[in-house]
Amino acid sequence: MSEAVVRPYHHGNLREELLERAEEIVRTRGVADLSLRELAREVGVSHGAPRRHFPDRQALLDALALRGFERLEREIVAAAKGRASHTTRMARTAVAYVRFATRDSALLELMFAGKHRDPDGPVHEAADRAFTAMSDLIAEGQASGQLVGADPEKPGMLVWATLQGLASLANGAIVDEAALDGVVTDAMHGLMLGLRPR
Amino acid sequence: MSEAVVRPYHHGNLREELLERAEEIVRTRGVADLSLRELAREVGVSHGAPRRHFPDRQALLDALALRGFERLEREIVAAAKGRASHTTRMARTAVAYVRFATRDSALLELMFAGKHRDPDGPVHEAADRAFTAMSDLIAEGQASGQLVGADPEKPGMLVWATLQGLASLANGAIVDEAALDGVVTDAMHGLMLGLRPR
DNA sequence: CAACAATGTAGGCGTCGACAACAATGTCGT
DNA sequence: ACGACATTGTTGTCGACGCCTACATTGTTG
Repeated sequence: MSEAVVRPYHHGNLREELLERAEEIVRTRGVADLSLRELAREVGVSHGAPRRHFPDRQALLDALALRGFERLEREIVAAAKGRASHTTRMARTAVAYVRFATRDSALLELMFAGKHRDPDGPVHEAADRAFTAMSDLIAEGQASGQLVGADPEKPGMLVWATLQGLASLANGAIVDEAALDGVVTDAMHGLMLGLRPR
Repeated sequence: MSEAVVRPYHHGNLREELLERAEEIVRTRGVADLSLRELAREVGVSHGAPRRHFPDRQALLDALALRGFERLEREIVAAAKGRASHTTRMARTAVAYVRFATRDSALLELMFAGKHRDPDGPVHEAADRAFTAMSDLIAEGQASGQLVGADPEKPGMLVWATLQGLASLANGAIVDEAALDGVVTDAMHGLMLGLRPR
C-alpha cells in the first residue's frame, strides 16, 4: 500500500497543464472564479509554483487570451478555405466566429478585455492575425469583383460589427442555439447582397 | 480645534452613496477592482456596514446593473421622442445607445454579465423595459408604414445586433470617439433603408 | 564536475468577502 | 411616554487569495 505515485520534483509540463485547466475553469465558471492557488492545487503543485511561469494573475490571463486568438485564427482560416463559392465561405466563416463567441464567451470576453494592453505585445499581434484572416477573405471577394470597394477596411468593419452583434444576441439567449447557424447564415447573405456592386 | 464633524451613527443615505461611489469606481477602474471594503472606507463607514444594504458583493453589482438599465431606458426614451422624422429619431436613439455603451462600457458589461440571473428578477425586468423603449420606436415606424413587417421583433433583433456591434467596435478602439456619431448615424440610415418597404 | 539557471516549496503579508456578536438609533403600539 | 422590536452600523474573526522572499531541488552547460 501507500504506493503513492511519486511526482518528480519538476513537473515537466506545468505551464501547459495550468493553461489547459485554467481554460476549462474559465469556460465553466468564468474568469472571476479563476484562482492561481486553486489551479496549483488541482494540478498538484505548491501555491507558489505557477509564479515561475506566470509572474502574476494577469500574465496567466494574457496567455489564455493569446491561445484563444490562435485557436480563433485556426478556426477562421479553416472555414475560409475550400472550393465553395465566396459567399458560402463568408457565411461559413461567420458561423465559425459566432460559434466560437458563444461556446467560449467567457474566453472571448477575456480576449477583448485588455483595453489597455500593449499594442505591440504578443496578444495584440495574435488578435491582428486572427482579424487579418477574416480581412483576407473580404479582400478576395473584392479582388474577384464580388464586393464593392478596394480596401477591405470599410466592409470589414461592417462584417465585424454584424458578427459581434450576432454573437451578443446569441449570448444574451435572445436567439437559441439551434437556430443560430441559420440566423448567422441569413444575415451574412443579406450583408453580402448589400455589399455587392451594382 | 479638533472640531471633528461628528457623523451620526446612522449615515442616513448610505445605500445611495455606496451605489454612486461604486458606479464611479466601475467606470474608472472596472468591475474587478470594486471592493466592498474600500467602498466602505471611502464613504467613511465600517467594513461591515454595506452588508446591511447588500447581502453580498453580487447584490451590489445587481443593484448597479439595475440602475444602469434604468438610466439607459431614460436616455433611450429621451432620444426617441420629439418632432423630428422617424428616421432621425431612430438615428438619435442609436447614437444614444452607442454613447452609453462606450462611455460606460464596464457598466454595460456588468449589466449583461448576469447570464444566469433570475428572469423574473428586477434586473431582468429593467432590461426588458429598456429594450421595450427601443422596440416601441420600431413599432411606431411599422405603424406609420415606414418599416416592413408587423411585429417589431425581427427588425428589433437586427437593430439590436447592429448597435451592439458598433458599440464593440468603438470599445475596441477600432473606431475613434470623434467619428463615432457619424458612423452610427450612417449605419442606422442604411439599415432603415434596407428595412423600408418597396 | 562545478557553477549556474530553471523550477518547485514553504512561509509570511496585506486585502478581500462572508459571517456572527454586539451597540446605537429609529419606529410603533399601547 | 415608554418599552418592545426592527433597522442600521461596529468590531472581530475566518478562510482564501495574490504577491513576495528565502530556500530546496533538479537540469544544463562550459
